[in-house]
Amino acid sequence: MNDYPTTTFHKVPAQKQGAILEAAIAEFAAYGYHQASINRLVNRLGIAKGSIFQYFGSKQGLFEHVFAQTKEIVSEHLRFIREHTRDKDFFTRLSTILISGLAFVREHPGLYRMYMHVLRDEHLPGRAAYLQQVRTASRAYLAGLVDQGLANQELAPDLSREWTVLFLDALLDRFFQVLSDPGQDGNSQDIPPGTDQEHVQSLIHFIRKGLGQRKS
Amino acid sequence: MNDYPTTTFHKVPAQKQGAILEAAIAEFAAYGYHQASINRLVNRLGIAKGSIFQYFGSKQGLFEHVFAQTKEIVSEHLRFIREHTRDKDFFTRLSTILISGLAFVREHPGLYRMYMHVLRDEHLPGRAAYLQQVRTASRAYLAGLVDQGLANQELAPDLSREWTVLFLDALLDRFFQVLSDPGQDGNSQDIPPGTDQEHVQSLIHFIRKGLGQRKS
DNA sequence: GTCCTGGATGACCACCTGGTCATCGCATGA
DNA sequence: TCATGCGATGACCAGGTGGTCATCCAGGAC
Repeated sequence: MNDYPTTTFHKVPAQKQGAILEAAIAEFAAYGYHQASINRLVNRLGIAKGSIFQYFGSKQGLFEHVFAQTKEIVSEHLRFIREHTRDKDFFTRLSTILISGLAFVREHPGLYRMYMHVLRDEHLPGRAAYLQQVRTASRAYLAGLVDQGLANQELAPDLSREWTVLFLDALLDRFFQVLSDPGQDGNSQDIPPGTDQEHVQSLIHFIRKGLGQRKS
Repeated sequence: MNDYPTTTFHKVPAQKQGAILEAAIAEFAAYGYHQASINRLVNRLGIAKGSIFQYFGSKQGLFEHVFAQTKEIVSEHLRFIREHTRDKDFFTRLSTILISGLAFVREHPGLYRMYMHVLRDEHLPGRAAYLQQVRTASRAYLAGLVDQGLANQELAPDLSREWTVLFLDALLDRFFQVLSDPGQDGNSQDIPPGTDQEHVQSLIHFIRKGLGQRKS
């Protein structure tokens, strides 16, 4: 059933394969699934429209391939971070995640934006499957962190595990969003100046201590 | 220049005006601006396509009218909350905002979803203007809250005002999103059971105290 | 040199979109 | 009873979409 991409596609030069993948990511990232245009894509690439359908069968087939490819990249990055912070404490790990995550979304901005669209576009064909994969990769990741933090008594057990994960997810999500392309995005004017390190410290501090006044 | 809606529209029965507004909100809420279809809208309403253009000139004109109308409803709600909590402390006010905000998004789910689309769709024609209005209504609102909390020394001045507002905005945003239509949304499976009151308490507690272990 | 074949090609298709406008029904006023 | 004109109407338009497929061409086999 799922016989795409065809063998024909695997025979084209790796360079052209890469160019197609890259352009497709850019197209989906810029416009989301529905507004993305195959015509625009092939014009930018300078190849025939028929080729895309020869390779991937349909627009959705193209998207599936692009998604699967990028999932590998992201998974590898997450695995790398996990390996390199396994024995650190909760907030150190979180800090590392933030710093390297920031570098990652800046290095792969299109990829990041494409995932945002998957998360938000409720009319994406086959959305449930994609969503589950993204969730598995990101939220389960946070859940593992939180569990370890609770087990090591680095976190106060005031909150349920689920809320903790949800709040962290919300904060990291927005944090990356705001810092990934500071420019003409809607949320960008009001971030204070400072280095990434300082920004991360602000977020970590908030997560650790909250906003409340502490009696002194 | 901005002569829409036409006088013709103001002459149609209020009931029909209401039906059009309601259906348009539902359409934009369900599909976002670009995927929203005038054909679908007029079929659902049982009126002629020409009428919509007679009244509003264009799709964008229709959207502008819908947005302006709903802005009134939202502004009034915010004003109401502000009046009724003016002399309370920061966390009490925040709690009230959360409880009544929850009721509001459940009472006007379409309206809430439409605003989400405005916030996220970067290809929305005239987006900057809409964005500024939404921001003014929501983020400036939070900024006022935070300023008062800092002035009254209810909040620890560890963080910059900007980060505080941003973090709060991110948390409230996700909180409403997750609790507004618990069901088949992507983020819904993992909310713990409990009443709204309990959920609000969880969020307030997190915002006040953070996650860190407190020495005892 | 002559086949043969895999695959690149782009004209073409049905469908849908936002938008237009000639037509006509109806309510009003004389 | 007729004339007027407002506004509801939907057939129609140009343009864009995802998708198809007859055509053609380059390169290998003999």
